[in-house]
Amino acid sequence: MSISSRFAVGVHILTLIEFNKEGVSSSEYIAASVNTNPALIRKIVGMLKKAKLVEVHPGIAGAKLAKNLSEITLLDVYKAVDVVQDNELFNIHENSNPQCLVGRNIQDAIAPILATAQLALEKVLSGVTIEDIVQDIINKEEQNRER
Amino acid sequence: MSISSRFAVGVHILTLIEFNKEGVSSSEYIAASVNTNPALIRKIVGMLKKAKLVEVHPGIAGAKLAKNLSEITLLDVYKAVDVVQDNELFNIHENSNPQCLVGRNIQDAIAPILATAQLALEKVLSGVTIEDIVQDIINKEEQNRER
DNA sequence: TATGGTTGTAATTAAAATGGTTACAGGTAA
DNA sequence: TTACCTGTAACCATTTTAATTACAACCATA
Ligand code: FES
Ligand code: FES
Repeated sequence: MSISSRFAVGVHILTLIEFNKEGVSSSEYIAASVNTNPALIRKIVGMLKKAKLVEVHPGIAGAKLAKNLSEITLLDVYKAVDVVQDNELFNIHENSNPQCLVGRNIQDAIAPILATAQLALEKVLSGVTIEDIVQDIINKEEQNRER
Repeated sequence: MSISSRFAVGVHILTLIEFNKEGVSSSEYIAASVNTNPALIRKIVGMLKKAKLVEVHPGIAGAKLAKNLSEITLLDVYKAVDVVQDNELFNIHENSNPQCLVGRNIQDAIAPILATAQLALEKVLSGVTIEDIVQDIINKEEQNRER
């Protein structure tokens, strides 16, 4: 399996809010851009809000970034949108037979390794900020314009 | 989402074959141990076979390791059992709006980052072999016996 | 205060992935 | 021949996921 697209959409949303910082980023506006349903956007924005990455208020249109661009890492988003619950990226086979030497120990044997692997992944995400993404998009757009 | 339990079961199977190397590791035997269905085991063993990690032959009972214990890494298993197809651990939001500055660039902006993250995860897995797991289980079992 | 527009959220539906199961063809060995 | 095994395809049940609908709560303003 693969990691929920909520993560990509989350990054997406934050980046869009930045580019549209002079305007009003309502759920409808964002939805049109992301090409999906406003309610879905509100759901994800709600998660970002709970993680204190954006500010939104009931009844008032528009979401704003709650932190500086350079202070929001992809790991923040990753955790905010709950791609993995209970921090368990890997599924461990649950019902192994306790009668069996391997069965009763395999879980404890691989768990720390998987945790380490997961941590390595998260560390990479923590090294990239939304600012990097924004800058990257600006660069890409310029390159396209030159052609 | 989280990574298929096939990965854990794969490690499971290889480890069990090692511990049972004097005996015959038929799909039924393994299934009883892993606590699941023989057909499911055959399916996963088939994947391990395709990756040249085990040797099995139609009609002949039992699977054997095709390589030395220390030459089988968890990454080998990870790839063998196809936890991620097309090497895409992350889902990128597909339908973003090309009319939008962010939409038409976001994908290319985050893809390399995600690839890097994925690579970091895989690197950890490549540093652990089945031999490590086997040894770990022996140690754990001894510790339990001491109590 | 009435109105129009917005967020927040619960409930529902639809689609996809996963794990598990059954069934059987084809192979091996005694 | 017989008994047993692997390899697969087909199928089903369950769970997840995304998407959608619907509506209550809220705010700003005329
Ligand atoms: S229960 Fe997994 S090998 Fe015994
Ligand atoms: S922000 Fe994703 S399509 Fe514009």
